[in-house]
This record gives sequence, C-alpha cells and structure tokens, in this order.
Amino acid sequence: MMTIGEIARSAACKVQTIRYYEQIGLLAPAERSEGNQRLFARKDVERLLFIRHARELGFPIDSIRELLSLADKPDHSCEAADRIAKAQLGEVERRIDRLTSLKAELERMIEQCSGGRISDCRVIESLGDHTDCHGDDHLPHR
Amino acid sequence: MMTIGEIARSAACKVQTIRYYEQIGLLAPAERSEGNQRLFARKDVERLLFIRHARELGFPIDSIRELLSLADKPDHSCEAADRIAKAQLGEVERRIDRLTSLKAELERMIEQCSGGRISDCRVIESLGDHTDCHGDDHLPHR
DNA sequence: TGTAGGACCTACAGCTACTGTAGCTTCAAG
DNA sequence: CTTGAAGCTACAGTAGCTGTAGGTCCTACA
Repeated sequence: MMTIGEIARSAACKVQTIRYYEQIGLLAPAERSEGNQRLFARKDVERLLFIRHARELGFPIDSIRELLSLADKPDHSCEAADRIAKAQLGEVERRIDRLTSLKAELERMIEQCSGGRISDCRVIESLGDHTDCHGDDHLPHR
Repeated sequence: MMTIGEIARSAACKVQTIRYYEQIGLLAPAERSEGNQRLFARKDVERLLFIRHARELGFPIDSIRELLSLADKPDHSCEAADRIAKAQLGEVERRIDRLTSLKAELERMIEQCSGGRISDCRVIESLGDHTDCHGDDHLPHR
C-alpha cells in the first residue's frame, strides 16, 4: 500500500487532485490507516494513470467516468468507448480548426503593424472592427 | 442612447456579460436613466465590439485591459500592442501543436479499435498506459 | 387607466477542473 | 523527544462567464 504522496508521484499528479477525484467519485474512497491517512493499492495507481492519461487527451471528467465504467465491463461491446473517443477526436479537430483561423487573423494583424504610433497601429485597429476578418468562424453575427 | 438589451444585440453578446464587464472594470460604469437602467452611447458599443473581438481571438481579459488602455493613447508607440498580439499568437500556436499531437494519438487509438469487446478494446487499453504514446507532450514523466 | 409581459435591476450560485491556503494532526528520522 | 515533512479537512480562488431568484420598470394594448 502507498500513501497519497507516493501515488501522486507515480501518476505525476498533485496530492490535492487525487483527493478531488475521490471527492467527485472518480476514485473510490481510499482505505485509511490507523492514523486516518489514505492508503492506495496497485490498482488505484492504474486507475489514476488511466484518468490522468484521459485528461491529458482532453477527455472531460464525465467522459472519463463513462470510460472507467466501460473498462470494468470486459465483455461488453466497445462501441460506446469508440463513440466517446470519436466524439473527443471531433472536439479536438474543431478546436484545431478554430485556432488555425484565429492564428491566421493574428498573423495578419501583426504583419500589417508598421511599428509606428498607436493611432496607426493595425493591431489596435483590427480589434476595433470586424471588416478585416477573413475566416469568419468567430464572427458574432451572421 | 441605447439600453443594455440593444447594445447586447449590436455586439452579439449577452446582457449579463456586459454587466460583468462593467463589474470587472472593462467597461466604465454606464450612465443610468431615471428608472436606474443603464444607458449606452455609440462609443460604448465600439468599446464592447473591441472587447468581444479580442475575446474571440482568445486574448485574456488582462491583455484586453492593456490593449484598451493602449488604444486610448494614440501617440504612444504600438510596440506594446504588438508584443501582446505576438504573445497571443505564440499561445495559439502552442495550443495548435498540442492539439495536433492529441489528435494523432486519438486517431491511433480509434484506428486500432477492432469493434469487438471491451477486453480487446484498444481505446480503453491505450488509456490505461502510456507506452503507446508517440507524441509525448502530454506525458507526465520523462 | 389598468394590466400584462417583456426587459431591466441586484445579488448570488454554479460551471470546469483543479489549485492554493489555513489550521490542525500524524509520521518518521535523528 | 523533538522537529519537520507529509497528511488531514474545509474552504476560497482561478477564468470568464452563465443562470437564477426575487424584485422593479417600461410600454403597448384594451
């Protein structure tokens, strides 16, 4: 059995984060020592690594909750797991698309800036209106 | 003069968001009508549009605060504005890089999933350990 | 002139996923 | 036996809003 500090080190995760996961039910309430300190077993480390890896891949907590409950049912079809992963992939792709068009607009703004006075600055000016936006995925209207 | 609902429509922004911007000092306290309702002028719309556009480009509130104060000093050099925009561009680029490697890992996971049972599922399995990660920008250790 | 209902007001809770802090207890090394 | 690290609980704070409750104000229609 390991202490919370040890499991935190093995999963490269903060101690508070582990307590938080326990609190929101992502980890089962840990066993306690006589002095009321949490004790973790090997399988807890694995579960925590699973959670951390999924978080690093951007899965929201609720999806991880679902994935964990699927992981506990080896005989079920993995269709649901596949669906969750594909949804996450879609989300990541949407974010990349959006960021790519933001990048383009930022580059345009910066490129046009002549380095002179604020009153001539394209950065400030472009922020003030939308008519220069090419990629329009961040336009409020339309 | 316009009401908060009108300015909200012109900037495609929620009423509460405008009140929030006022509260955090991004917008000056609005004038009030006799019945204590906020009244906005043309320049408030412009300021709000500036803020919204910057937010849509991902600038954090604090950067916007700085940009707004720069916008009020037409004679200053636009060096600072340029620096802020470049920092934001760098941030966007870092996010794209990160998301791109997450996308690759998600695609790998999904591709390897044979559509069978959970016990054979690559999605669940890859989440359980890190040894398959190629892009390692999300690795906790190493 | 009365009233219905929409828009407005304040104040505060809630969202995500943690992270930090205060004030205390427990543990392990010297 | 002491000291300092590590653990404990409980709660506040982060970013940037968004939603809700409970009230007031405004305007159009009967």
